[in-house]
Amino acid sequence: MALNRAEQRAATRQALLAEGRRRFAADGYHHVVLAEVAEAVGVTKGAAYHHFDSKAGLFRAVVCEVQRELGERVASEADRHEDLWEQLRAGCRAFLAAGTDPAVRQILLVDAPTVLGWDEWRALDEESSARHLAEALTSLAAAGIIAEQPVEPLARLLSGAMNEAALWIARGGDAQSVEQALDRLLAGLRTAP
Amino acid sequence: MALNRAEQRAATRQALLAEGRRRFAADGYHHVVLAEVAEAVGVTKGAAYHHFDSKAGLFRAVVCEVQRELGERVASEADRHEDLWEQLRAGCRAFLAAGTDPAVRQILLVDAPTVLGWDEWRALDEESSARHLAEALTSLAAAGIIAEQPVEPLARLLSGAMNEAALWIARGGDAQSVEQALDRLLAGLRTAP
DNA sequence: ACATTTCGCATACCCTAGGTATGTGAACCG
DNA sequence: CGGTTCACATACCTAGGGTATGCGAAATGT
Repeated sequence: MALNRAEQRAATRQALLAEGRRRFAADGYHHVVLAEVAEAVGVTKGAAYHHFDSKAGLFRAVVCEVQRELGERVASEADRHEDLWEQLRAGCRAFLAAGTDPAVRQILLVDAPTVLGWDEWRALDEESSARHLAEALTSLAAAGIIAEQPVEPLARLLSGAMNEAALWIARGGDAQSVEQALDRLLAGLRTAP
Repeated sequence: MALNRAEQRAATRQALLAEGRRRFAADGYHHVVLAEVAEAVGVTKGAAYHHFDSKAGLFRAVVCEVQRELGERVASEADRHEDLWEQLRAGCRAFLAAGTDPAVRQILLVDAPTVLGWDEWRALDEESSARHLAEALTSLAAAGIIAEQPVEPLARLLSGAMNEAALWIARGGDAQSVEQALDRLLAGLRTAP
């Protein structure tokens, strides 16, 4: 298989991303040394800096990838339901389940806010999973299933709740009881039938 | 004012803590250089290592201090009310208000989880503010004001929600609307009267 | 087809900053 | 007043992120 330059470039970049992701997930950002990531892929540190402007740059790329996957997973789980309310619940459960994935846990929930800065992290979050949540809440409010209200603060609250809960589950907390507690919280938002 | 050795030691330690706190809050953990903290206090890096085993050690001490203060602030606000329900609401509002303090924001909410590791951070959190929340919920459940249920998962959810909300407010989100959204969430937990 | 340019990556180097090992002088203690 | 402790300074080590430059093969133009 003769690779032309574009293919070669893409292959190296992908390999660095994959290896970086593995290590960031397993060891945490600060314990990862860039030269070792490169070496494991069969290139040198120079190659890494040819593809990413810094260690944080590689991390950022990994974060985007993981975010995107997470958003898709959540959306696809939600879309398996017709009912708006069940869509919300399914999305939330999918998010919590995703928290057990070490890549999501360590990379997205623990390291990303510090490494990228909270502002940038939030912007990325907004593009993927957080936006879905806000949209779901908007639909529910429009349909009269929950009270009409500003959606953004509520979305932030729920997003934070689930981030924390996902970490708690990943660390050994009982997923069942979290889902139940979350269901109660959400149920409390419903307008009386 | 002639200081004896114990007093001198305490004074230096306090000065390092105070200066560290200022810088950690303003610049974030990674941008703070230990030697500069020491220099600003009028000692050298060696002194810092005489008092703390590492940069993370100084940070840990700062985190404990800030945590303790936060816990006290929340508890004292809550204790100004007789009604259990109002205690919960007051505590939550006090927590959200505290999030505007850069020390709380950057040190506790952004950096602490990564620097100390999520496990240790959670343990510290447990000792201070999180414990108060769990106790409040237990009391409310016992009094029949909210449904009888496992308290820990609910406490984690609410804690996460408020952490995130505090950050959001600190970054410019509207505090009023967050408080309203939180009130709705909490109100949904009440048993029908 | 051959000269020229591009570019993906390697090599070699710099420098910051966390951490350590050891020295020193003043406070303490018998 | 001699010895000990201890708070801190000085000097040094080292890892690792970042940079400057070189090289050889693929791409490109004539």
